[in-house]
Amino acid sequence: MVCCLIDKDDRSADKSRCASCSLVELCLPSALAEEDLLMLDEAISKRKIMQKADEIFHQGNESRCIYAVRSGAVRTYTTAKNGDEQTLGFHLPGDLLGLDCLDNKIHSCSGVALTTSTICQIPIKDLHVLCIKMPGLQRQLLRVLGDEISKDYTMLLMLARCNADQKLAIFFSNLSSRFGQRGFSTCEFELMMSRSDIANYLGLADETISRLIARFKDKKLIQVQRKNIKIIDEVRMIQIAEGECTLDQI
Amino acid sequence: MVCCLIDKDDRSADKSRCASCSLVELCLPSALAEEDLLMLDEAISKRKIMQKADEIFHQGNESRCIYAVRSGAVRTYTTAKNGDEQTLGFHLPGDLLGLDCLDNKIHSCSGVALTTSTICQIPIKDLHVLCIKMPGLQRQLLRVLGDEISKDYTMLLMLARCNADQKLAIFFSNLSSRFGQRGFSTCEFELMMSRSDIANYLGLADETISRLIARFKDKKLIQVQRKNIKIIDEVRMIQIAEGECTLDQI
DNA sequence: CGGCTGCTTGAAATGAGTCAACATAGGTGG
DNA sequence: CCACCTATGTTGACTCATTTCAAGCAGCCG
Repeated sequence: MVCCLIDKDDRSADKSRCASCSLVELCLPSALAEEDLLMLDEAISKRKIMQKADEIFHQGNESRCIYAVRSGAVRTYTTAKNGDEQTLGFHLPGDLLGLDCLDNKIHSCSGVALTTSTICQIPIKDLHVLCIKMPGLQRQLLRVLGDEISKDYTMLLMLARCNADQKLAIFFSNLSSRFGQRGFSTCEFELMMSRSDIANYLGLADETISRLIARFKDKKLIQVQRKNIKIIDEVRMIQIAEGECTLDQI
Repeated sequence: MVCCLIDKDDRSADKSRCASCSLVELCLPSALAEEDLLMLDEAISKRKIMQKADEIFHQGNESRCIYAVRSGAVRTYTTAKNGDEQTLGFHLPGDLLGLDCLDNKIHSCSGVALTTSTICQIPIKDLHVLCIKMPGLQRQLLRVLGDEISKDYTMLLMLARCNADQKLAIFFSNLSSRFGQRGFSTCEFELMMSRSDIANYLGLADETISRLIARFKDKKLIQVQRKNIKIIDEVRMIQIAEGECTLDQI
């Protein structure tokens, strides 16, 4: 099945299609040969079940595949020379991973499973061959890469300009909307990562996350039961995220 | 001339080739038709001279072109809903801009000339057509996009994990090596941006940059004459950048 | 020459980090 | 099945890096 290669956060896509097939749809206008479609299908069908904490790909290793999350969740991170780690993202079903190394280079980040996950492996050389035959696939690839870059820009802005309150509110809002895009509840969900992962991702200390979550709870923005989060004041949450009001104003 | 489309920071490229033609070289193996080469040449030959503070492209506008800096320097930045701006990068001759929107979408950042600059405009639709004819070009494009993503990851790590000293040291080191790649001196150069631009880029306050530059001068890491910077202790600079020692240890 | 903009410097304020102690949950083994 | 052990998360007190506010300075342009 080709359905794991979707475009995440697809702003223009019909939401109801959910985690499926937009890549294939884009390819259709170019009148794919039957054999090509089979090839795409074949390329995407290689799956692997990973357990929690299993490494999917490793920074510095030669890259032969890109990956798509089919089920479960994945954390990606870069490691600096001095050993510092920075979490780059949390990836849900439908997300593509390892896009930084499409030209047979080297992974510039690592990916690790946060829970038991199914991962599709897509050999880069197959992808190159297919792109030549299928201009639609090539364009979709450029689009996904462009989206990744835009998302990184948003992250840079958040890390550089937002205070801790805003960062956590942005984090919850994003996660909520991404669950929504996948057909899950936007107001109640399970965090698949540790507090420590969140802290690292947002460029904050672990303790700060604990305190902030407590604060959000006090202010009745969320209910918390360990990893279970229930957003009870989405409007305020977004206001905080966008800096329109502060936590102590509430 | 095709020479403005190079790959910046090309780790594997022969440094002496400097700001030229690697894109074309990559295309050659695919036995380009004469007309295709002319088309590439044509696509890249549209130039525009921009004055200081002129806007090259604007966030939110529909994207029809990507851009290459031919001479001068460009600053790119994103603007948040609340008006906050985040500088994403400073671009030197040979750098490509606007890569986030290769699939005829919308610019997710803006670009503005820091000095009088020559900018090549490359229509995206021409690029798509060329990519289909020239697999080498397509791969080079993916490569450049991958490099951009990797670079963004490094920025995220820097913003989230480094203290102010490290950030400035990293900034100087990077700028220095990028000047070097273009055949200029690595140890003496003119800053093309204001202190305020640097501060914004590094996620710091303007005053912090002033103080840090003064501090770097005191510690005899650099000499400063307004915008002229002379790095006099490159070794220490890199040590600071990588967190191997701190400023007050010097 | 005056005024403007960009830069520098000092003093005080503060948001987030650090350190340390404690709590809880989940897993493990007796 | 319970008791312990380790992971992970929470809370408080204190520290400190960086920001903020405010004033002054220098180069530059008309």
